[in-house]
Amino acid sequence: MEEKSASFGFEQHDHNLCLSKAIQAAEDYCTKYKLQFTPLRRKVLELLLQEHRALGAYAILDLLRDAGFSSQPPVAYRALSFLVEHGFAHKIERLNAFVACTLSDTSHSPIFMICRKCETVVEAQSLSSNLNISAAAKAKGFEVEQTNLEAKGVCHSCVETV
Amino acid sequence: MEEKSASFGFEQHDHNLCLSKAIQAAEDYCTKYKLQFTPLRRKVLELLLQEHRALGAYAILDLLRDAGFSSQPPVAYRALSFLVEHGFAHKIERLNAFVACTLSDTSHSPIFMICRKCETVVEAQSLSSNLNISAAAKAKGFEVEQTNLEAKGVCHSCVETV
DNA sequence: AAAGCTAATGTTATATTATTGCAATAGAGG
DNA sequence: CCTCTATTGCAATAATATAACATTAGCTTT
Repeated sequence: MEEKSASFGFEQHDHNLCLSKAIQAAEDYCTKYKLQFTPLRRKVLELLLQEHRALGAYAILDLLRDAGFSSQPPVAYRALSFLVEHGFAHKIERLNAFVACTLSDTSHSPIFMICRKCETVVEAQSLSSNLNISAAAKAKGFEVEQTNLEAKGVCHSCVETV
Repeated sequence: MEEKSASFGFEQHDHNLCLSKAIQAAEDYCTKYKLQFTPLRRKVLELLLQEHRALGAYAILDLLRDAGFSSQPPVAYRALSFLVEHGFAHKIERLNAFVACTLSDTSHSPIFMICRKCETVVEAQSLSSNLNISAAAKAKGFEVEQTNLEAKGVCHSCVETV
C-alpha cells in the first residue's frame, strides 16, 4: 500500500497518502461550509492531485471522458472554478493550467515554482515577501487583495539531467 | 504641448513626455544592439505606451488596422513578442494582455499591480521579495530563472469611488 | 545593378483556451 | 413527496494563440 516514489516539493513522499488526505480535507471543508463536494468535483480534484503538474482544462476533460463524465468544456471549467474559488486548486496563469493546492491553510498568497523541463509545479507559502509588496503598493495608494507569484526555473531533478 | 492629466503610478505625470522618452529609449537600445525597430514594432509600442492599461493582442490588432497595418493575429503577436523579449513590454498573464514597460533598467523582476476596476496596470520594481523567493526555492533545490508577481486589487482612484 | 541572403511582414488556416445560454437532472430542505 | 435551487449536460461560439508558407524589404557580395 505504501508508495514513496513520487517526487513532491522536489522530495520523496507518500503520494497515495497525500492524495487521500487532501480529498478528506476538502470533504470536511465542504461539509463544514455546506458546499457540495459532488462526484464531478471530487473526480477533478483527484485528477489534479494525481499529478504535481499543472493540467489544462482540456486534458482534464479527456480524463473525465475516460471516467464516464460528460466531456464538454463547461463541465471541466465549472468544476475547476469551484475548486479554485474554495482554495482546493490554483490556476497557473502562465500555463493556462491548474494544480491542486498542497497547502492546507486557506487564504494564503502562494508562490509557484514551475519547472520548465518537467513542468512540475511546487507550491510554497510566501514569506515576508508579501509584506514588502503591500508596503510598496500602499505607498502608491494601491490596496492589494490577492497576489500570485509564478517563478519559472529548473527543478532539482532536471538541473542534474542538464 | 504639456499635458499633466493622466494618472500613472497612481500619480499625475506628463504622459506625452513619458511616451516619447520610452520610444527614444527603445530606439537607442535597438540601435546599440542592432535590432530592427521597425514601423510596426514602434507603432505597437506606442499603442501600449498610450495606455497604462494592459491591451489584448486583438485590441492592438484593431488599432493596427486603423493605422493601416495588416490585422492578422500573427502581426500583433510577433511585434509583441519582440517587445517582450527585449524588455520593452510585459505580458500580464492573468489578463492575457500586454503593457509597456515603465522601468528603464532591463532584466528586472517586475511586480504588477492590476486594478480590477479600471484595469490600470502599474509596474514596480521588486524589492527584497525576490531574495526570499530564491532562498525558499534554493531550499527545495529549485533554480529560479524568472519571476512574475501579479497583484490584483484596487487602485488609489478607484478606492475613493467605492 | 544583379544575384543571393536574411529578417520581417503578409496571409491562410487552424489550434487552444474559455464562455454563453438554455435544457435536463439531482440533491437539499420543507 | 414536492418544490426549489444548484449542478450537470449540451450546443454553439467567443477569445486567445500558433503553424506553415508566400512575399517583401533591406543587406551583402559580386
